[in-house]
Amino acid sequence: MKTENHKIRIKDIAIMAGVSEGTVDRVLHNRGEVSEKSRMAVEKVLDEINYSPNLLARSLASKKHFRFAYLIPEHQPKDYWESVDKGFGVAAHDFLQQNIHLEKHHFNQYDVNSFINASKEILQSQPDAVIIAPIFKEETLKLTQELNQMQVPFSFIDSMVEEAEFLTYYGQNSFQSGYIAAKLLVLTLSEKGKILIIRTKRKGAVSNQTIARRNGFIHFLNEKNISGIELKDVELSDDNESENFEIMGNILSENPDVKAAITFNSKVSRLADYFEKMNRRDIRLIGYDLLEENVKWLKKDMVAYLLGQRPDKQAYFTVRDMCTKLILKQEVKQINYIPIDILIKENIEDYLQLGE
Amino acid sequence: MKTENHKIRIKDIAIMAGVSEGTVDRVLHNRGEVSEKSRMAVEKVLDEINYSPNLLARSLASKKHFRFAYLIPEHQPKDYWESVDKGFGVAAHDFLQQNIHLEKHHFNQYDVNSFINASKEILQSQPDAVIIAPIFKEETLKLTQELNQMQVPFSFIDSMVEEAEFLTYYGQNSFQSGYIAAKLLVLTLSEKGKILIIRTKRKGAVSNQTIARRNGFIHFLNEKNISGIELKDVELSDDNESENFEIMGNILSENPDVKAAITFNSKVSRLADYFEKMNRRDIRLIGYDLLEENVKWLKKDMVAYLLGQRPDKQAYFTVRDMCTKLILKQEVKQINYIPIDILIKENIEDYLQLGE
DNA sequence: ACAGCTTCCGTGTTCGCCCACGAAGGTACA
DNA sequence: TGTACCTTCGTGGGCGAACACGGAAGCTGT
Repeated sequence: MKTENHKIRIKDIAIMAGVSEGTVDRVLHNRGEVSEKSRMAVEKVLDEINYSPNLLARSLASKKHFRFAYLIPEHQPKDYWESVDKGFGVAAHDFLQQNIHLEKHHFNQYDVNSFINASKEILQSQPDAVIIAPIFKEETLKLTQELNQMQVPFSFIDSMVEEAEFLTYYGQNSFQSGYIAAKLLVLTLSEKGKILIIRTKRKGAVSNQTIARRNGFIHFLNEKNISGIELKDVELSDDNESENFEIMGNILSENPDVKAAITFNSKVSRLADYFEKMNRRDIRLIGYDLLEENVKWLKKDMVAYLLGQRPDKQAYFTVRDMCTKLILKQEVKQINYIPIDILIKENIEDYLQLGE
Repeated sequence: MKTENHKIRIKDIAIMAGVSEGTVDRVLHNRGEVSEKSRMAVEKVLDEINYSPNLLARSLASKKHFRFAYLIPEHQPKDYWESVDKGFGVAAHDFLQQNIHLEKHHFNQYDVNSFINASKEILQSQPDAVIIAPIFKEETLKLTQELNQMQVPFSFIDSMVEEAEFLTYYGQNSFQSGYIAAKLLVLTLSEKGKILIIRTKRKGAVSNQTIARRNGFIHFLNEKNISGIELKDVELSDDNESENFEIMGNILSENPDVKAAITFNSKVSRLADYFEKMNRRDIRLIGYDLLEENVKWLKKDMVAYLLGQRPDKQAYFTVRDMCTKLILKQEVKQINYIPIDILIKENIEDYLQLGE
């Protein structure tokens, strides 16, 4: 199919343009010291043929090292941010050969000051690019302004701050996933009844993601004008398990018509645990994020659906796009949503297997 | 975090072991001509450190060209096999720099002889590896026997022939996806009624995939002992649209309690078309494969669910694994199922966007 | 003792690209 | 005319790995 016998090298271009390899190189990277005449000659050849450099040779020869800093919340052993970090780990490994080094910075997501401190660290370390999980909006803006001044490009993951001129954003379409949750839940409820919406009291502010999910959920119900379904909010504490258990017990005895429950954070495993102990397998549960604990309950059929959005991919793709922009100088798509994966007991296994 | 200041090169190993680079190279590729003594010395160093070769340098230097042949059914513009072929296309592009060349061979899936001919072509071309869609079992076995004799490794995609010693298999878990289809359908049917199972008369044999899907579907219903749901088989012709339309019309008027319909091949768009014309949006439709036409109906809410298993990934991963086995000499997993993606109107968009 | 062989191993070249160095040629001014 | 300096551009030495080549030992037989 292909007519090219061999790939065109810099050397070939040099011969065609009647100059030396060095000159072609200078034109390609337009770093001057080339006369108008020979620049034209080289560019003419480049226009005619379709040169694409051998990336292997390039990054082998290039002494240039890129340092990308990334800033995410510090995480407990099995939570959401660990998956994100894992994605960075994979990217670090994959792009190591291309002279990319990732430097991790983290902060406490309940403490603005830790974010500010981490920002300072990053600015001091003078990275070539930065990837930010902008949990704190104002402080993120301060950071990005400094980065702009230093001409350091940056990307967002998880959520975005629209006012800043970011390179890319990868994240969840949280509203949409709430909408889907509602659809799945309503479609599969055979009888009318109550749906519990579980919230967790947290130390810090309520997360944007869970609010958006909740909005999407409510939006579906309003839009479709679903009748006969009543929502009931329940607030649990973050740590007091026995108290929570008691609260849930009371709720269920006061509301015998509870048919389902949803939690917009990633703690659905907790509900599954309570309901199993209470022997209430009839309550349909839907939750978010593929934490090990959640998957366990999905496999046990205590959780009907899990919605996931491969958080590791956010990280990986962001790093990848940073490379294509900085190294290949190609354009990348600015706003990207990771697809919402619908997981049930029957497809979770293969999903987890194919880790890539 | 990392202690290694610089990556270890062959040169470093040579110095540590007190031999020359050439000797290290010979040990690494164990192609002999090394004395026991210096082999031991090198291997001792290799044990202590953790050497991983610079893949860039390797494939840059390597003059070895690999030719992989792949054998799949010839395809019409928008059908299932086109996606598979696209996966090969992407792989061809990605691995070109590693001196991998993909050579396509195809056959008519309704004509055994074309398969036999293509097999001969492949054997003549003496490829370094072969990837086969084993539509015809017996003939595949003949081909693989020859390949075994020639010491040419091979992999299967789409389906597998267990008797052959294949390197990898990537495919769908068709039974499971039928099972899932049943679950989704039954869960979301509020009333009892009939489910139509649509089959298409084809020239050749019935495809293994559709049979397995059907079995999975039936299995769910039996296992869960679902009552009040009745199945009704319908057979349509492959090409006669007007006749099909008439048949469906009759079926629907004879069976007023039809609540849903499923087709185990990828032609659900046809049903959607009929039902829309008949103004029967109430019938819940579920189908397979993300063909453009199917996606269109999903977005229009005429199809409730599409089950997909990224066929392009089968191709891509197979090529990738072939490389890791042949070039990196690392082990690969033999049997791999692409996860079953559950697509609905609300998550299809992001899913298609993130093509990779 | 020497040709002829095998076994073992170091050296040098290559892949395509990057970049430092310095040479060649031109201009300006003492 | 010489020197100082600038622009322009060719050359060569890397990057890390693969592999061909041929040299140095060691062994055999005559």
